Amino acid sequence: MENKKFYITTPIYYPSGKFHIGTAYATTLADCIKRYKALKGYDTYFLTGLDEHGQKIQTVAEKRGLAPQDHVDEMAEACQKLWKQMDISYDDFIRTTEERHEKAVDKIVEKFLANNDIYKGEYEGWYCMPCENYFTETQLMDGKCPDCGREVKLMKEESYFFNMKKYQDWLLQFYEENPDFIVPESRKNEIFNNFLKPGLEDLCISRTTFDWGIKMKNDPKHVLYVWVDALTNYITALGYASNDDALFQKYWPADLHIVGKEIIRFHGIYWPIFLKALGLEMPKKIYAHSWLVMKDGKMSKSKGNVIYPETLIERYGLDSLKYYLLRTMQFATDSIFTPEDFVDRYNFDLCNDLGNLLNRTIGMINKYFAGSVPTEISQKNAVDDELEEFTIQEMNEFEKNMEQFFISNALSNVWKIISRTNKYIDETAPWVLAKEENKAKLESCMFHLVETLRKIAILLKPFMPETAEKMFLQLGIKSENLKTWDSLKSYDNLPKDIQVAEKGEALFMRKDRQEEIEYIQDIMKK
RNA sequence: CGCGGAGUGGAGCAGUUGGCAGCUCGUUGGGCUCAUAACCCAAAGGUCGCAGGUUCGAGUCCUGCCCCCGCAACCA
Repeated sequence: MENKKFYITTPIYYPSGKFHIGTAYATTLADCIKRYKALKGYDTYFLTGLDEHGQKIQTVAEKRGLAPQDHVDEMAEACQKLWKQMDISYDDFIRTTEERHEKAVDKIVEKFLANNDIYKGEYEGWYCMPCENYFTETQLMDGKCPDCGREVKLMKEESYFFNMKKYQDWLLQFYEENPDFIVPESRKNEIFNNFLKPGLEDLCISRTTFDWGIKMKNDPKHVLYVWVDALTNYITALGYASNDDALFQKYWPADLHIVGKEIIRFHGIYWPIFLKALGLEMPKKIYAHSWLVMKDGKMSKSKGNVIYPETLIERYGLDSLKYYLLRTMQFATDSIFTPEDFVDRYNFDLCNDLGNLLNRTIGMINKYFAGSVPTEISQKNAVDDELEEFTIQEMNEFEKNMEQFFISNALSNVWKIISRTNKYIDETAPWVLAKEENKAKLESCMFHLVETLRKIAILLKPFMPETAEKMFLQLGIKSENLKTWDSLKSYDNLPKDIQVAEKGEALFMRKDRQEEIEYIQDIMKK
């Protein structure tokens, strides 16, 4: 039987500068959801990549004294290196400067032209000569260029437009029939009320003022401007409009587009309309994630409050960063990064709760059973039942939360199990059982600890793959069958010969709070 | 009257369909010793921004106001 498929994408990021922790979050989020679906047996496909064209790239490259292509090549390499360092399990990495993309975009534009979706018109806007950039009335700062503060001129230029109006009624209807197309709902309301309801304006899709982009074949002095080029990556990467569209046939429509809240408009309006114009199926869902911001607002170099993922990974390990991001970020609202919060999460959640639980368990099994996990339980007690029931209940909640992408809440379900297990150790007081030589109870206790930790490790796989593996290793769990989603259901499938690690190794080492806070504050300034 | 959010114990946040205000950290007191000075228990601490209203009952619904943030069409 064929497994159900799950196609998930991140935005293609704009490589005008180094990627900060926000970009890492979006990608980690997508990776986590992909791994969760894979754990549940889906046939997954995960796409990420770069949006490499446009005015700004051209400008940045010039400033660096590089050709645009050399600049983006460098950025693409750095980006892939970062995702590798972060163990991001993407299946494909699309770059909009790749031939496979450009060729497919040509075909797409041809179709738009043939279908009369595109027409030639005039774009009018406020133009800043030094910045070589257009701005809308509302973007101007005191009537001047928002970037450099100089005078702007009202200018017109020949442009191609996409006829959005034509599809407006269809899109309204689509939203009525698919109210959950965009989550969270607040983000849907934002674009629905502001753009769709008042009536769409046609979209300018080409420029003649710069040339770092895909040239329009029918009129080569025009290059495509942003959205037709960028949004279509989700299908061109699958081979749409190419000689081999097997992946497209298999995986389209996308099951989930992860996007930042700042680009939801483009994904919620233009993208469905492009697809409709091409006669293609709509994606199933778009999740507009919120932002990780700083105490004094958005991250920016001028404020000196930027965090780069590499610096945190080097000091705290990859999984600490992943855990922090996935735990802290809320479904629908922005979250604030503070060094205090990061260090506290690290010390309390990872070291004290999780790491220590594993460590004390391994220690006791070595001490009381020479490392061999008791699996033949002769006596099950009320406390054991309570732990089992609690774990099952939280696993159910976990699943509910994950299905709605309430990632942070799902993690909190796992931590409830961890806390409950720590409490269970106190309730059973194995050191007393050992003194009393109450072997039956002691066996049951050790078994339940290992079994619960095994389940915790499985649940953590999508969030912290490395840590989950370390846990399995220390617990002596080798068989892949004991690491599956299905194996969560049963409580009696541990084989007899399980031997835990002779010496438990700390998953996360506790660190000095003040020292670490200062360290992070320091790297923010750099 | 542009649109969408947020305002909950010292801090950061949960509170999906209205039903005795929760969580983590911090504080205070206690317990335990298997463990990474970790773990467990208990207590103190909130008129849920303000003012009205609906209801047997509202943090949760309605109205007005205050304050904060984001978006406002081609900027990823």
